[in-house]
Amino acid sequence: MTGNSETKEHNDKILRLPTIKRLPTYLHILKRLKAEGQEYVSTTALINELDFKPILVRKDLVLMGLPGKPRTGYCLDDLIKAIEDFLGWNKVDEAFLIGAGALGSALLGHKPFEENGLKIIAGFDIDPERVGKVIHGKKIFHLSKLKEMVQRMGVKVGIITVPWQAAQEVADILIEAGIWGIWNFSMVKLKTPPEIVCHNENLAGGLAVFSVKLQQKRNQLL
Amino acid sequence: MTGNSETKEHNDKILRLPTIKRLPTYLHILKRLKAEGQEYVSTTALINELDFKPILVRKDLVLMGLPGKPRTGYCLDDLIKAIEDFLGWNKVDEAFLIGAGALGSALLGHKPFEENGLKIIAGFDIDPERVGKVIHGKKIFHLSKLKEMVQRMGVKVGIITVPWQAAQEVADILIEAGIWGIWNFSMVKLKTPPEIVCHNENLAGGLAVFSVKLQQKRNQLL
DNA sequence: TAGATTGTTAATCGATTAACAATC
DNA sequence: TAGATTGTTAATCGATTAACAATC
Repeated sequence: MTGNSETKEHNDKILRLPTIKRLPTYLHILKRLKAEGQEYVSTTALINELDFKPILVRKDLVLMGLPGKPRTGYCLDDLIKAIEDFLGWNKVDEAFLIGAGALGSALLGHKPFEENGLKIIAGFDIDPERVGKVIHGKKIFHLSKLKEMVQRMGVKVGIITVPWQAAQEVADILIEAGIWGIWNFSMVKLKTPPEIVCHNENLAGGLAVFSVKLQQKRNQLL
Repeated sequence: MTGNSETKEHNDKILRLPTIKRLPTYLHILKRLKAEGQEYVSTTALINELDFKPILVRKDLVLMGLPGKPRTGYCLDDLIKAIEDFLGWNKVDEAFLIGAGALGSALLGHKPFEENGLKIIAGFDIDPERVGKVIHGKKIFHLSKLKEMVQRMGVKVGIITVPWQAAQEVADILIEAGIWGIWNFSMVKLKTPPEIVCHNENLAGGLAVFSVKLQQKRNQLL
């Protein structure tokens, strides 16, 4: 009971998406500093490794709700723990990944997921070339087994890396099977009931930004 | 001459990052509609496949600078071309990818890059297990050959997918060799001179957002 | 004409930045 | 004490949304 209300206090804070996206960057630096033997960290120390404005970082850290000491900064261990708790990276979610192509295979072997509480336990595909294989230590099953396995194993998270034509169909299977959350790497907007947590990853957005920057450079040189 | 000034007109428009990130999503739907045989498209038609607000989409499309006809919308072909020009996806940039691990291998085989003007022509690594291999049709060379090959082949783009400890070192080699742009998938901020186009991709940000959403769901159920 | 849609101008909202007080 | 840093409150900036005029 007490545990629950503590958790709630933590999560009642206003979560702003831009802040959440910056937290992993902070966390990475904090862990490096810890490995270097530091005990305390100030925003000024963090900023050395970043290109964010100092006040942005301070505001973000204040949201973590830790007491910082003027002149010394924050206790490094506490800050790391606070960020991990905030992100839920201390709790493990088991996940299935559907679509073992180039992108899917990479995610199957992507260590940061497992290190940060998202444990992919198997993959699914329909290509006979892929079904039965083991990729980065994870077995690939046929899609036809997905529903039954989700239900039997109580898996709550699905990662969709299939071609866009198949994405909605896969989502429907996952939802029918009782999944909680879907991380969608395909290019289509999925139709999902409101109680399902659905996060669309827009990989092409990054390419677009990089392309535009390159083009500006190209035009400068003309 | 005339060609250049045309290009400039195009690029003198204020490029806002949020808009740029949405363009690939529009483009994808537009191409689908074209494949279905449509000739014109209205924002209302686009919105059916999206969860953006109508006015957002209209504003974005207005930035493309095309004349839209009330009641019919935009000419589909013109709109597709305008967005591709805007993104520079009609011009091909050759790229080297450094770091042929799980993520790097996926990017070597990621079709949208090549389809959208970013042609990865080879990979580099230091792991003897990887050097000499061919991954998704692209040969992996030893890192020691990077500088010479960049110079000899005139490659202007580098994609960094090495572990964070090695990222700066790789960036330094690329810059020395005369690269224009770096797309950095590692977790560290690279120190680069201002004339180098450098885009940092924050993959962990997506995981963070998804994790927080999942945690909120978990807390709801408690 | 009526209605759907484009395109523009103004209002709101939210995120970042700045200024400053508090603290060790 | 002086100075570096935290933490808060106010100001600015930019993106989204709303309202409305123009057009076919």
